[in-house]
Amino acid sequence: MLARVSSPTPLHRPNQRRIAHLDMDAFFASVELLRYPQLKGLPVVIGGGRRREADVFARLRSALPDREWGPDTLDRIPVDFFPRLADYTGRGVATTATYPARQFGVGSAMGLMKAAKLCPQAILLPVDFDEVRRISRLFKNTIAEIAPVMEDRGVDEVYIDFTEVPGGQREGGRVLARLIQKSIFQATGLTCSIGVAPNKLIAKMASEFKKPNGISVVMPEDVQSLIWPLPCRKINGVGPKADAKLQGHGIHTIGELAARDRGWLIDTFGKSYGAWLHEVSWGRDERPVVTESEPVSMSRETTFERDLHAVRDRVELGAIFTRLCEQVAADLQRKGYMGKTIGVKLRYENFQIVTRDVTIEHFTDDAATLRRQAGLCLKRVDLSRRIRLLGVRVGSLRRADEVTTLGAVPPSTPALTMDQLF
DNA sequence: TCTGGGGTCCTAGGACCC
DNA sequence: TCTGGGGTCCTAGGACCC
Repeated sequence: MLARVSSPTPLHRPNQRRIAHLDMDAFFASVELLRYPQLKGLPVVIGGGRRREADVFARLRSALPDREWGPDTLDRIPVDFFPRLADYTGRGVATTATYPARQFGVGSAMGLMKAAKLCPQAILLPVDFDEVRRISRLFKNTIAEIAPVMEDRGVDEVYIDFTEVPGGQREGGRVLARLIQKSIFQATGLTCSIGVAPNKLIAKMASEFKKPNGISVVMPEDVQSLIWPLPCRKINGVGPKADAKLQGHGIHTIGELAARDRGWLIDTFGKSYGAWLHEVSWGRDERPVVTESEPVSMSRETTFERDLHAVRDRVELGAIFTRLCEQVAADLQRKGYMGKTIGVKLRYENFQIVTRDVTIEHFTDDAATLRRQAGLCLKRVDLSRRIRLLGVRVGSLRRADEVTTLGAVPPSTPALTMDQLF
């Protein structure tokens, strides 16, 4: 005999969505401090571009006699041998500053000449990209072993979905965050800050609450008390322009933003951005943690040591242009992509940016083809003005193994000469 | 004291097709 | 003679992020 089925009683409550945002503390600088622990506690700034690498290396190399020099003796280089911000001349910006340097007001993206005014005695080191990438892989692998649903947001940042991870709900995620923080420290010797919240938006803000080496947990019921007092600029997606416009309307905090009528926001900021502002001000964000994504474009660009002129500096500019095309082609080939939209980017001395691009019939990853098409794009911009930056970009990417099944790349025609270009 | 390099996404107009 | 929409692709610029 069959019993009538009663309404099902769930054995488990569904897990609450718990999303973590993690970022490494002063990452580029911390990577250098692993090698040069004698700099701990001192103001250190990372930046200044690749051109300095050899110089800095030679200077540090001279600190120790040959027989004492080695990977294990770098911590014996006297602090006096390290280059100082005061000695820097050039157009670089700071990539990272250690916390002692931040005390002086030095921050990332700040021009180094300005930083030198604030803290001339700070030590200035170039970025070691290979080492940064190595440590980046190391900390991400460490996380992925514990919590596999992880989204890459750059060398020093990730989102992690705690929701279905065993133990991910305990103390709102704090227990798992502690485990990850400890594991990363064991694997790399570096600290990070973590925010755990109901979604990516809040998690990102929460990871900034306690820095360095902090953990912040925001529960759904705490969103308004913790988020509404913050300035709008703290929202990931509100930049300087939007913030200025908000301020112009007397909106300074996220709470003040939330108090505005949705329709008014849409009328003032546009259909898409206005509606989005309304949603985020109420702490709403349903974006998933995305574990895989395909690149949309690849590019290389360079700022010259001095502004160049298309006619007067034709040879130099041509060589740089060719090199950029070769670099993009090499990047495409190495990563296994081809593209069919090829473009150039120029920044004039007044900082105005112009771009030109063209879409060709076939996908390519060939340097000569890029050089030819980008060269045609260059002919469409004003080359009478002095140029500060030149860039080459390839978009509309497809994986190379998919392209080759669609059809072969046509044979390349001869490239234009420098004289034809400039 | 001017402000790097690598990206993503959005908007908006025009061409072109149905 | 005047007047359609929708959809997609292309191009240029701009905001924003790490």
